[in-house]
Amino acid sequence: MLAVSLLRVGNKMHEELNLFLKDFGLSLPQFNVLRILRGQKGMPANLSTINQHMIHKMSNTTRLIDKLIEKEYVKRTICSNNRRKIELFITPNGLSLLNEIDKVLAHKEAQLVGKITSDEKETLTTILSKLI
Amino acid sequence: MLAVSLLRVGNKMHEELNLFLKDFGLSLPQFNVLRILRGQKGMPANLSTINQHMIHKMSNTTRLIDKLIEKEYVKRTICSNNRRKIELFITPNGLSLLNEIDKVLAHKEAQLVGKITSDEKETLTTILSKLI
DNA sequence: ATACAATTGTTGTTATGACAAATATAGATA
DNA sequence: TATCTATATTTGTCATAACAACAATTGTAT
Repeated sequence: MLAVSLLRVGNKMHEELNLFLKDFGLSLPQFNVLRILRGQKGMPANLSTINQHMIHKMSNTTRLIDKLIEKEYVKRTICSNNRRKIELFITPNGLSLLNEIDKVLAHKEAQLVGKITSDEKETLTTILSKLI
Repeated sequence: MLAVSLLRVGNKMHEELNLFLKDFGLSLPQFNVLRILRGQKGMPANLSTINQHMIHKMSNTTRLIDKLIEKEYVKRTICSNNRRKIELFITPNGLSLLNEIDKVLAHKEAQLVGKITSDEKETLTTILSKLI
C-alpha cells in the first residue's frame, strides 16, 4: 500500500532527523518552529502563523514554544494591537544555533537520501509536492 | 529539503489513516500489529518478530499489545519451548475487524494518493523502496 | 452600552513515544 | 552445581501527541 510506504519512509526520516538534532538539544518540531521564525526575517509570528507552517496541531504549539523560550531561543510578547495575539521572535541565540546546525545538516540530508540518484530526487520532489 | 518533504507527506498519511481507523477504535500502530499477526496465517508471532515488522520500532510493544488484548483482538500465551518467549495470535474477533476495515480501506487509500497518476504511483513506489 | 459570536491562546487529560533499567529464562562454562 | 552471558520481555520515567474544554479579547449587531 502506497500510503503505508510513504508512512514508513516519513517515519524513517523522522527518526534519523530526531537523532541528528538530539546533539543540538532540539526535537524535530522544535527545530521546525525555529526555522519558521527565522524565515520571518525579523517580523514577529503569532501562533496560528506558525501552526499553518507546522506539521502538528495547535494545541501543543504553546507548550512546544514554552520549551524554546526556556532554552532562550525564542522570545514571546503580547501584540499591542490585538491583545489576544502573541508575537514570537527568534533570539540571537536561536539564530546562532540554527547556523551551527546548518553547517552539518546538508551532509545529513545527503546521507538520508543518498541511495537515489539526482534524477530520482527530482522526480520524487515533484510527485511529493502533489501529495501535500 | 527532500527529507522534510518526505516527513510532511508521511505525516499527512499518518494523520489521515489515524482518523480513518478511529472509527474502528484502533490506532495506526495497533492496526499494523493486527495486520502483522494476520500475516502469520495461524503461526504465532513473538514480540521481537513484531518489532521487526513494525513501523515505529519501540519498546512499548508490550503495552500496545495489552490494549489489543483488552479489546480481545489478540491472544497471548507463553511459548512452551522457550518460556522467555510469548506467542501472539490474532483472534477471530480481530480477523473480522480487519475484514471490516479492508472493505473500506482501499477507498481511503485511493483518496489519499488520488492526486497522482498510476504511472506516478509506480515510480513513487520504486523510489520509496530504495529509501527504506 | 450590552449581548453575542468569532478569534486566539492556554490548560487538562489521556495515550503514545523514546530511552533506560529491571526481570526472567536459557544456554554455556568452569 | 554455581555463575556468567545472552536473549526476550516487561516496567518505569519522562517528553510529546491527540483531543477537548476553557478563558480572554475583539468585533459586530442591536
